[in-house]
Parts: sequence; structure tokens; C-alpha cells
Amino acid sequence: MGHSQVARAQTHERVLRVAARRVREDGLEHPGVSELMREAGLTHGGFYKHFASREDLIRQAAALALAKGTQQMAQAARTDEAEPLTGLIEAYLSRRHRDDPGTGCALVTLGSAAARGDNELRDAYEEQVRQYLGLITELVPAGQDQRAEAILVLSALVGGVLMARAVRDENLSDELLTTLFDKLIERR
Amino acid sequence: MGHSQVARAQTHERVLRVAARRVREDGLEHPGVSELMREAGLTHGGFYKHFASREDLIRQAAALALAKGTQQMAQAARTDEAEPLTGLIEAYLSRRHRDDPGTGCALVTLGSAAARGDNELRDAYEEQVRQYLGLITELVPAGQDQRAEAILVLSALVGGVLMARAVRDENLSDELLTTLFDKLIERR
DNA sequence: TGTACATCAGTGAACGCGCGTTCACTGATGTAC
DNA sequence: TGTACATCAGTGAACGCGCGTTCACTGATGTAC
Repeated sequence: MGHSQVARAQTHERVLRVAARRVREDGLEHPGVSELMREAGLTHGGFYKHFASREDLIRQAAALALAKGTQQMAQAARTDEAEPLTGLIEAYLSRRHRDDPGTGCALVTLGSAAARGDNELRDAYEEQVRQYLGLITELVPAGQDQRAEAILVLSALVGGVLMARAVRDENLSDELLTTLFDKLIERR
Repeated sequence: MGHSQVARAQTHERVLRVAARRVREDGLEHPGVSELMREAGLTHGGFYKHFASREDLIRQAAALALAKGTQQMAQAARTDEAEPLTGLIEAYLSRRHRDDPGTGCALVTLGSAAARGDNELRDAYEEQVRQYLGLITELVPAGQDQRAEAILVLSALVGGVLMARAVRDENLSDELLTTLFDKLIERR
């Protein structure tokens, strides 16, 4: 293979995207350099043509994984024009979201990692919390304390999906999701 | 040192307890055998007199860490005799709990690990979710759907503490805790 | 009660595997003429 | 447009460090008499 600037950039982004998915699926520690390169269709040796170190990639991947979350949820909100908050909550508590952490909200998957992580990771995490809170605050009905309500909603979403993923019994897992949905919607 | 049965059992438990704390602080992957033994006041060589493998210890430590959680929270509920649910929520959303994950609720710290973990870990996690739900369901005021209310409360607690730990800005972190407390209490 | 022996928790050096990283090399594409 | 050369993304073998695991040994305590 040659080395056009475009091809180089594409490879770089492909590796980064693979890593952003894997980091959500398996955490910051587990995905190895060889593994990630293989999933991107390459061998491990070329890795350092694109990233300074494994740590460098993982850092970027975590930031990207976090940033993707709010984009997706904002879009989910737009699908239900009449009730955007319902659209967001429905998407967040969907089985699809529960069963595919690799493309989902990184507030759930990277929470523990961020709590134990360095300032850069915690800043990226914090930024996403703020984004979500901003988004939900606007969607919550006026009258009450909207920000407080948004904090309750976001906490319940994150905690609910975390537990729904961790629990083994699928009935219990489903119950968590559907009950939370009803509870969070009935409050409107 | 000799080898009385009592001393042996004490050592075993000391290592296990150290591991249960470290596993909540740093996750299932990070704490090393030598490190854990050192913290228990021993050298690494004797480890295999007590556990079949690192994996074996970590499995037991995770189970213990999870089991300790509900015990503590049930106790926290008992401290406020008039309003046990308030006592539980207050303890869960306290800065002390946020700032000391090593002695806190493992539903928060081990959620991602359980989601990615084997059936045994997920069973242990599930069992604790059920324990918490049972406990909170009883404490929630009658009239409404108590179990649904318990699910909302538990999800908000878990998600709230997860985010409060991950976020860097202490003001935002405090806001999450105090706002959630008000929100969850005002509903009584 | 005292003595000789057996046991085995604990020690620390050594091993070996996995994985991040390095490096000499390849060959396709870009550039110069 | 065609040819010669330079570049550098990608390859895969090899290195080396960290860490889980093994093992020969120690010595304090338990047991037998």
C-alpha cells in the first residue's frame, strides 16, 4: 500500500473508531493493540505510524466514545417531534441500547473508568454530563425545577442501563428498563 | 511463622478483605497479586497457599464486595428510625460514600465489570440488585406501585453516585448528590 | 513437663507468557523531469 | 505521457518488561512420646 494523505487519514480514523467501540464494550484496559489493529484490517506493527502509544489511542477513543453519546441521544430526541423527551428516554432505555454497549452512551460504560482515571478523562466525562443535562433540561416541562428534574432523569437512565446490563436474568433486566420508562414518562 | 488453623483463616480473610476493597477502588483487572499480598502484610509467594489463582481471589472478592453493600445500606436505613428510607438515601448520596468507593456499594463500582463478566459475577450482582430492591420496596410509602418506585430510586442512586465520582468539578459533583437527595425525598 | 520430630504458612528467587513497543524491510503511490 | 526516484504506510519478527505462577527452602508451631 502507498501513502496518500487521504488513505492515511482514513486508516487513522478507522482505528480510532474501532477503539471507541471496543472501549465501550470491554473497558479501557482490555483491548490490545494487535487486536484493535486486526479489527481495523491491519497488522500491529503500523500502529505507531498513527498513535504515540496505546495510552494515546485509548485516551482519544474514550473521548470520542463519550462525545458520540450526546449526538445520538439528541438525534433520538428529534425522532419524536411531539415529545422529544419521550423519544430520548425510549431510546436510552431500549433493549437495543442495553444490548449494544459498543455504540451506546459512554456515561454508563466509562463511569467507573473515569472515576479512577486521570483529569483529562474526567473532564471529557464531565463535559458529556453537562451536555446531557443541558439537553434534558430543555426538554423537561417547565414549571418545576427543570435542572433538578434533568439530574434525576439522567441519573436514573445511567443507573438503570448499568444495572440492566449487569444483571443476568433477562426478565429482571427488562423489568428495570420498562418500569423506569413508565416511571420517567408518567412524571410529565 | 507457624500454622495454627486460626492464623491461617485470619490471613485468608485479611487477603480477601483487602481484595474486596481494592476491587471496588480499582476494578477487577488492576490489583495485582503481589500488591494485594503486600497490603495484607505478606509476600506474594504464599498467595497460592490460600487461593487457587488470582482469578479465584478476584471472583471471591467481587462477591464479598457486592454482599457487603446491602448490609451497610440496611444499617444506614436503621439509623433514621422515623424515616429509614431517608437514612438510606442520605447515606448513599453522602460525600463520604462518593469519596470512598473502597468501602461503598459495589453496584456502582462493579456495574461495568459485571456487564462484561461471567455468569457467576452477574449472578452475584443480580442478587444484590434484588436485595436492594427488596429493601427499598419495603421502605417506600404504600399506595403507589412500591416496586416501581424502588426501581426508580435505586437507579437514580446508582447512576447519581457513578456520575458524581466520575466528574472532575466538585461543585457539579456536589450538585448531583444534593439535588438527587432533594428530588428523591420530596417524592415521599 | 520436657524433648524430638513433623507439618505447612510464609519467603523470595526464578520462570514464562502476553503484550506494548521497536526496527529493518517492502512496495505502492506521489513527485520530478 | 512516460520513466526514475523518493517517500512512507504497512508488515512481521524480535525485544523486554510486568505479572501470574512455581518451587525449594525456612522456621515457628503443633503433635507424639
